[in-house]
Amino acid sequence: MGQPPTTLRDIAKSLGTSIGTVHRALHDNPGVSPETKSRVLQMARTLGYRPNLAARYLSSRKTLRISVNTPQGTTSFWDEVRGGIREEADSILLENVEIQFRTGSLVGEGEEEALESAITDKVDGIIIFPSRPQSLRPWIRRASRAHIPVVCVATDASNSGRLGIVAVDTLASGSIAADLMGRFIGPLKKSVAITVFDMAITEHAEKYSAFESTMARFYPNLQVLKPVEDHDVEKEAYRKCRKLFAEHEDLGGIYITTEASVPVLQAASDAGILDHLTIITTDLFPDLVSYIRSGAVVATIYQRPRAQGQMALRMLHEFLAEGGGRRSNQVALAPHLVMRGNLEFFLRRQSQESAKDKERPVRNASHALAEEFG
Amino acid sequence: MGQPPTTLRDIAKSLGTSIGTVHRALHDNPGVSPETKSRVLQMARTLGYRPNLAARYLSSRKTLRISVNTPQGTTSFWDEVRGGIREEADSILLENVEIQFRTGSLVGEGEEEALESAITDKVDGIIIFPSRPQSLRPWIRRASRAHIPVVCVATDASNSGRLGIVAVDTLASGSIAADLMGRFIGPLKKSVAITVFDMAITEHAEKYSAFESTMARFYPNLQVLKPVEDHDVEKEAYRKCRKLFAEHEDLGGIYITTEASVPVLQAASDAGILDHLTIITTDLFPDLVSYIRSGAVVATIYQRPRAQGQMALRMLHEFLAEGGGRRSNQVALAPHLVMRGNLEFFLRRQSQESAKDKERPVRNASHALAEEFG
DNA sequence: CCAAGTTCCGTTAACGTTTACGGTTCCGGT
DNA sequence: ACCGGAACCGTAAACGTTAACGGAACTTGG
Repeated sequence: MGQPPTTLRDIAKSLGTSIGTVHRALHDNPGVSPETKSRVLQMARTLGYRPNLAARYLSSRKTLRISVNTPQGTTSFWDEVRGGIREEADSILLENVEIQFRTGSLVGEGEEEALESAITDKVDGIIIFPSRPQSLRPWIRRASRAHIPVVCVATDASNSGRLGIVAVDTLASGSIAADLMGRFIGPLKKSVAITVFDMAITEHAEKYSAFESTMARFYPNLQVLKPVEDHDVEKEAYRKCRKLFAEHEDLGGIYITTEASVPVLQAASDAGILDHLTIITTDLFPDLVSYIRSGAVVATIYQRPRAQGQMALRMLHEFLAEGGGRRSNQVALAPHLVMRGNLEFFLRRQSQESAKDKERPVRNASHALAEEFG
Repeated sequence: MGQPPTTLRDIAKSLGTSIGTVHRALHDNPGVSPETKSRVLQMARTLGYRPNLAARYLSSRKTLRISVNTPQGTTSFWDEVRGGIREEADSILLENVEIQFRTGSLVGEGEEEALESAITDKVDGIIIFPSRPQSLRPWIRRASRAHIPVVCVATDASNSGRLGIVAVDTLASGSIAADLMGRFIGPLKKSVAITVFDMAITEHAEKYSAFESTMARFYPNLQVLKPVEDHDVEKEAYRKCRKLFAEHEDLGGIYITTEASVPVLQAASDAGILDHLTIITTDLFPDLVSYIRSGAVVATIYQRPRAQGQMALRMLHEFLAEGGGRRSNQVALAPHLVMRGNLEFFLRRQSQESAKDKERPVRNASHALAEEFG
């Protein structure tokens, strides 16, 4: 039920050459003539050669160095992403992964420098949050040319040569938010709002579009206003929302897709409409808990940062280990829905996981780099 | 930044003995005196020895044989569980896992025989759905005594010596169902119903309890009736629900936790109250789709069978590979919520995944056993 | 025509573990 | 005293890959 897998020796023998030559050919190392090389490649293909990773690791003993370039952020989102990455790194059987965290203190600040540092440091792979895809794109492209695979988390940098992307499905997020809000508000004729980081970011535009189209399709009584862009700046969010609330007296609900949800809630509270609004937020962090408990926030769309981190590292490691990777490089996670009812479940889980993060042994010598970026 | 890991040779040298003795001691193989054994174990501990899995696998080329004992089922649920297991098996770097499917044709039929077969076949690990925990418990205990780890999926067989359990969190499922239903129905005074497989099964009792307590806490206007037990028998479900609908004219909604949701929907339709009921179902399969699209089913709690399969195999493999396993053996997944809005996302994903299952190469020689159980 | 490269290729020693085999002791029975 | 056999232990060959070394053939410059 499956003959023994073909080895380098098999290829060498059936070609009348040596194991060293085969190895050089398969890794296009210098020292092998073009014709032998093609013969080796051909034979490897027909014999269905697949490298034995155990032997490779045992022999070369080199550890994969992976740089994780993410911002500190204003919530625990990125802490959880990093926790997921570390957890996944620990569970890799071959203990050959070393994670280097290049954590920037502010979103968008120092991203390019950190990425450059990773490239010049010749890491084997990079996980990055490209908060400004357009400015990062040339750097990612440069990494790809240096044969350093780059995996994006949370936001895509399309057309940059990046290896893959792990993010929450924007369509699923926006649509369920709309569907829930529509059901909650009921058949009244109202307007509903949405806040986004910036419509220039594909993901945010997609979320808006999904929200809007689902609303139009199932709840024509609700009219979606044009999005509020807050750039995760708390003051901006507060100011724009106060204005919005003042201008639209018929506002029935608001879907907050950004991290800066507390300022929006504060604005609603200050405007005296917190209890009249159906509010759906994004992600789950301590400041939100009391709003959910009290019912002011009816639901929050949890983007599963830990799962995003895990999948990103898995994708990268699989690519590096196999030298190619055969799976899809586009992971779209389904978001979780958190409400009053199941809130405790998620809180318990979060605290368990962050406890595990802290007690984690330093097996993989993953340590924050001395330098801080941003 | 981390000295080289200690090897068998290190232990042997610092003890003035040989590598073979150390190996025998660590695996309590015969041929080593009790005192040397304890000295070796002691030294291994102080040096912090951890076996090099790559070397182990390379040397002893033995493949792990894992038996997957699940029913065929009446929906695609178990197909997806099996798909997740195979997918995870394929993504294991060391390609040393062979999956044996012992699929029973009916739930609960032939489970014991299948488990016995796996044990006498001396597989290295077992993944099982214990539909009737009490009757399976002695068999699981027997497997444990034979040092065969057993992982339960979907339902726990507690106190049986099983290695671990992967299931959807019952509290999160029941609570979110209650919370949603409460919001959807609104402030009217109504009664709500729930169908379960059998209250004797812990998970189902827990789901009911979570549903009931969340409802009582947040929506005191809604009274939860005592559960309908249908044992996944379609006729039973239909009959009992018709009776329920006739007896409770003030019924506002029903939460169907079992696979037999279509008969319940049919009963509601035949009773002419399909449109007046807030219906929440469980899982996602073709027969449900049209009900969700039409809005008759407002939401369904998706138990992520694929993820359950993946996690179960991961847990088992980690245990087998490490010879111990250091992670928690209790995985409680958060269910996904599927509504009209995000339905298409899940359908697309399901079809992608089942397509991948079909085109899967037979790398791991995972084949259905000739014998069929049940 | 020889020294000095260059280009290609074969050989071999690792990597850490498992496993089979051989070699000591030491003991009880003839 | 000798043999048989435990009981304990050391040795060495695998497993498949990598990487360093060395050698052969062939080119070049003096």
